[in-house]
Amino acid sequence: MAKMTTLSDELAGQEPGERLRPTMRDVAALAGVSLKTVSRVINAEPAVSAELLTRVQRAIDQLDYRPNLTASSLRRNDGKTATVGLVLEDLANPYSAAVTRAVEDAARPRRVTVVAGSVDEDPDRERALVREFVARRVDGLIVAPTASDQSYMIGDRRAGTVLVFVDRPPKHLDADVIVAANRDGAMDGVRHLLAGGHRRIAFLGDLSTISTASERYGGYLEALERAGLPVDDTIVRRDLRSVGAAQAAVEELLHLTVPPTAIFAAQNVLGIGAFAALRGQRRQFDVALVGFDDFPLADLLDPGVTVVAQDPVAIGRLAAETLFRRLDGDRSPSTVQVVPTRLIVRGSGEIAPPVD
Amino acid sequence: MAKMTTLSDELAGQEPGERLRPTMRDVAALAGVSLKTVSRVINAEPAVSAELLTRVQRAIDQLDYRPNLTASSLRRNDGKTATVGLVLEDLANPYSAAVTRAVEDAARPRRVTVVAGSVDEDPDRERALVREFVARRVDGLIVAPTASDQSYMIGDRRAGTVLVFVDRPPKHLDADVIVAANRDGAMDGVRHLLAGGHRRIAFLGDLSTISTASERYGGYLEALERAGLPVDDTIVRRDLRSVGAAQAAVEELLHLTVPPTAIFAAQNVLGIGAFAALRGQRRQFDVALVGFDDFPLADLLDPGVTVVAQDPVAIGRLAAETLFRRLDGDRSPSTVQVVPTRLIVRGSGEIAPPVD
DNA sequence: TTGAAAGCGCTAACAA
DNA sequence: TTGTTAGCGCTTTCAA
Repeated sequence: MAKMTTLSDELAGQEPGERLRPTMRDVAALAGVSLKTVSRVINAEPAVSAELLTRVQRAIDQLDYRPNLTASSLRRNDGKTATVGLVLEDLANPYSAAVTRAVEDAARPRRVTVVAGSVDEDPDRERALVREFVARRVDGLIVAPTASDQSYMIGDRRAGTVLVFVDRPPKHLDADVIVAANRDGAMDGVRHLLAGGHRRIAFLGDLSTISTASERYGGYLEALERAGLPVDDTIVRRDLRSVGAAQAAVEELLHLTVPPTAIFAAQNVLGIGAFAALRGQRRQFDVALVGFDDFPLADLLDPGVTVVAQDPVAIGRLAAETLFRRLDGDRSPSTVQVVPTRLIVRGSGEIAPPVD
Repeated sequence: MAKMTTLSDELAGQEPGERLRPTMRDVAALAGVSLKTVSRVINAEPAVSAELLTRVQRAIDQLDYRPNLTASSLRRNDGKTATVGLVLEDLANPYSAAVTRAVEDAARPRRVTVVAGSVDEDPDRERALVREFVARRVDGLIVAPTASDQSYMIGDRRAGTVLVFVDRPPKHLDADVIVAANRDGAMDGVRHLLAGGHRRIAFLGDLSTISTASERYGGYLEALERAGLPVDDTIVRRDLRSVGAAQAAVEELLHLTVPPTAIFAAQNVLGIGAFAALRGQRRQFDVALVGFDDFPLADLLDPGVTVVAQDPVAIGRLAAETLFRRLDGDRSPSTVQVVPTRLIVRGSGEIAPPVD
C-alpha cells in the first residue's frame, strides 16, 4: 500500500475544475482491498465475498469510477478490443449508412463497438483507413474494397485481424465476401423490360473497372443475348459517375434518330439522373426506366421508379455475422455469400414501347 | 537484451498460419537497437541517425510491424486516444449520416477516428453508448440528446471528456451545443405560406416533448400571431411519429368541413407522409405544403416539395470544430451555436389557396 | 476467498 | 545521439 498515491495527491497541477479519472487503484485504496479484488468486481468474477463486493461497489460509486477498456484489452490474453472497423464508400450515402446500421445492430449484443470511415473511391484512403483501424487493433474489418489490390492486408489477417468484404470481392486476397446478385439482378431488370415488349433498351453504367458495374453490364448483355437481340453500342453509356453525367447521357439518347424505348440504369445515382432527364424532357411517361439499387422516395416519384433493389441491411448483417463467426474460431474455407436482389415494380418499368 | 524473447519463441501454440503481431521489441531486436530508438522512428522524432533509421525501417518492413495505438495512448502523458464518439439518433437516417460524415471530414486532418452508435430515441441506449465510449476513453463525445437529463455525464466532463451536443440542448448540464434555427425556420416556412395568401394552415408535429418539435410549433404559433390569425386546434396535429401517422393525419384534415388550404409539416418524415397523402388523394396540386428538413429527391417529386432546410453538414462540422477547440484547451464559457435554416422553393409551397 | 508480483506494448524522464 | 528504467491501468499467474 505504500506506493499508492491518493486521488488528491494526483490532483495537483490539474486544470481548474478538472479532476483526474480515478483508477482501479484509487477504488481499491478507498475500499481497503487489493487491486485484484476490484478487478474481480468489475468483471463480475464470482469469487468475491458479499462484504467486499458492497465495499467495492460503494467506492466505485463514490469515485464515479469508469473502467478503462483500452488498458483492459491491452493486458488481456486474447488481446481483443471488442471493436470492428468499417471501411465503406461514403458514410453519408444511403447504402453505406444502411450497412453501418446493420453492422451496429449485429454488434450490439456482443458489446462490440463500430469505428467507421469513408473511402470516397480513393485507394490511398482505403489503405490509410485500414492502417489506422489496425493500429487501433480492431478485432475485424468490414471493407468495401476500392483499391485494385487488397494483398496489403495479408499480414494483418495473419496477425489475427478478421477480414470480411462487402459489395465487391477483394483482389489478390482470399477472404469472405458478401455481394449482391449483380449479374442476375441486372438480368432480371432487363428481362422485365423485354417482357414488356421493349427491343431497344439503353444501358447506363458506372465505371467499368468497378466489378459490380461490369457484372451488371454482363447481366444486361446476357439478357439481350438470350432474347436473341443484338447489342447496339450507340445506346450503351458506361463510365458514368454522377447524377449529372447520367442526365446528360439520357438527354443525348433521347435525341438519337432511333432513340431507345427503355432505359436500364445500372446504379442508384444513374437511375436518379435518368429520371431527372426524362422528367426534364417531359418524357417520364413515354420512356420506360428500370434502375439498379433502390433509393428513398422512389415510390413517391411520378411515375414510381421500378428498381432492382439490393438489400444493404442483409449485406451488413451477414458481414457482421460472418466476422463474428470467424472471431469465434471458425477456420473453414472462405465463402462468397450472394444476397439476392428483388424487382420492385412501381410504374416506370411498365411503360409500354410506342407502337409504330 | 537478455529478457527479450524472439518472435519465433512466441509463435509456439499459435493457430496454424496465424502469427503473433510483432512488437516494438521484436523490431528493436532485429534492428539491433533499443526499444526507444524504434519508438523514436515510429513517432518521427528527429534525434535518430540516418544509419539507425534505415536499419529500423528495414526491420519494420521485414516484420510487417504495425504500431499499437492503444498501448501508445495508454502510456502517453496526455492520455488522448485520438477518438471521438458519436451518439446519434440513427446512423441510417440521412440527418445522422450527414452529421457523421461531416464529423469524419473534420476529424481526418487531425488523424482522429470516429466511433458511432444509434440511440433510436431510447434514453437507456444513450446512457449505455456514452458509458461504452467513455470506457474506450474517447477524447470527446458528440451527442444528440434523447434522455430527459444529461447530468449523468458531469463526472465524465470533469474527468476531461469533451462534450458537445447537437440538434437539441442537453438538460441539467451546461455544455456547447449546435442547433438548427428551429423556431425561426418554422416561422419562415409558415410566413411563406401566409405570404402566398393562405389563412388556414395545418401543422404537423413530432412528439411535443422533443425540444426541436416544440420550438418549431412555437415558430408556427408566432407566425400566425404576427399575422393576426387565431390558432385553430382542429388543424394542429402533434405527436406524430411516422410517415404513416402523418399520412393518416393529412387524410383526416382533407375531410374536414373546412379543410386547410396549406400544410406545414414540421419534420422530415412528416413532410414525406403529407406528400404521400396529398398524392394519394390527388390533391398535391391543390393543397400547399412546406416541410421542415430537406430530404433526398424532394426536387424530383411533382410538385417539388418546398422545405425549410437544415444544414446537418454545417452542424456536424461546427460540432467537431468546437470539440477540437476545447481539446486544444479553450476554457471559455460554453456556447450555443445556431445554424440558420434555408427556405428552398420548389413548387409545393407556392400553390395558391382556392378563391371562394 | 484474497492478494502480491509480473507484464501487455508503449512513452516519459533521465542518464550516458 | 542512444539507451535504461519506470510505469500508463489493467489482467494474469500464482501463492497464501
